[in-house]
Amino acid sequence: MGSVPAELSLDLRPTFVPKTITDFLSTLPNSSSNKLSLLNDFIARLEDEFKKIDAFKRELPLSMHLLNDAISILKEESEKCLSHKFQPVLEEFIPLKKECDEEEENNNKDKECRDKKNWMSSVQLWNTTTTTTNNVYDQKHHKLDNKKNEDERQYMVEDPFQPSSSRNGGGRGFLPFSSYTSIPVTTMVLPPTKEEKEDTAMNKLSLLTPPPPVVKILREGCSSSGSRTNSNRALSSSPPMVQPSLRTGSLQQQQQLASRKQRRCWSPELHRRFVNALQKLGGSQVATPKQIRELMQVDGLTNDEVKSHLQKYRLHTRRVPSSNTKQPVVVLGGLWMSQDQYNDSSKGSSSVSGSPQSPLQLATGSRGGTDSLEDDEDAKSESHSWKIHIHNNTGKVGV
DNA sequence: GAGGTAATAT
DNA sequence: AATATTACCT
Repeated sequence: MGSVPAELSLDLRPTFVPKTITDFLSTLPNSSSNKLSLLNDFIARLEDEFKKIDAFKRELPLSMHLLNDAISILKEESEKCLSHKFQPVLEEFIPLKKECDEEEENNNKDKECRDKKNWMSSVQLWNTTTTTTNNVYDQKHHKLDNKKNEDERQYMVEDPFQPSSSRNGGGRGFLPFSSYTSIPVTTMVLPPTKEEKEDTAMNKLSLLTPPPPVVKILREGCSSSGSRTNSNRALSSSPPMVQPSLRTGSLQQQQQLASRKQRRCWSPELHRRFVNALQKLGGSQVATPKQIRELMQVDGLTNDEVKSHLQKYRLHTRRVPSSNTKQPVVVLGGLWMSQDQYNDSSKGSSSVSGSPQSPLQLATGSRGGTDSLEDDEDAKSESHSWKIHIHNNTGKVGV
């Protein structure tokens, strides 16, 4: 993966033809008929490509540009040929099998052409921003490797369940995925069975820690930024003059990028672990952030983050039981509902040692009505009540 | 340093 | 409005 050659720079003026295209043109035979068909073939391919990318023009503006430019250049050339031959433009789109046009292409096109068939994979393009991030991260955290990947896949799968959290931030739809890993989005469907049967197998959860500010154009999303505190602090000390030429980044963004930590996104899975740990430790009132964090075994998770989450958790659990006037729990919103799934689907077993609780009873629930809440027993109800309970007789949430 | 809580930012 | 981060205190 060489660095992008200057030829690929985005100067798209007609005077500036990407070298590869130039090459392509120069390698064309002089016999005009042959040349024309080659040209047209190429153009057809490019246009084909163009159509496909069009769906993603918002994400791939530059690719669109490049492609567009290439097309016009080639068309120009083609017309020249035509005028020489005095032929009607009939063969504009004759599809010819061509052996190795793409090879001469510039990298960008090359990639796109190759993906013609399963062009969806080009979707990964929008990952590129974070890919770098991941690479950097990879170097740093190579330890967990396989296990980690598993877990990260988990994240990808679970993220969709947490739409509300990213909603304000700027849920760009696919952005969240990109932040996790470069694994193709197609991995989305994965068998819950493994997780279901064994928690211990994949006990170590890891969070990506992408510190480099330059790459973080997409700052919101659910990018799990583990960021050990120090690494982040280190960041803050570094001057904010990162790539001044980055046009997208409003100065504000870059500033905050440098100064403020990325928001930890508590994915359902993460929260599940949290609650799990909480229960093992005897409830939210007695568990300490450090304990919880250690129990959670989530790589990159900081004490502060746990502390913060715990604070919120306590707040919620305090609020919920007291108000049984109305539907107390549901108010707390869609964010936590997904936990339900994890509790019952993934493992009723590991959650609470002895007492399997049916979500249903809690749903209608409402305990005694007093504000009293005990740690040990309540811990369980806490975990249930915190997230909302939709009155589904099936006990499952549809999402 | 760790925990708890309030203030603040997103 | 909710959630996460940071600050401040013990």
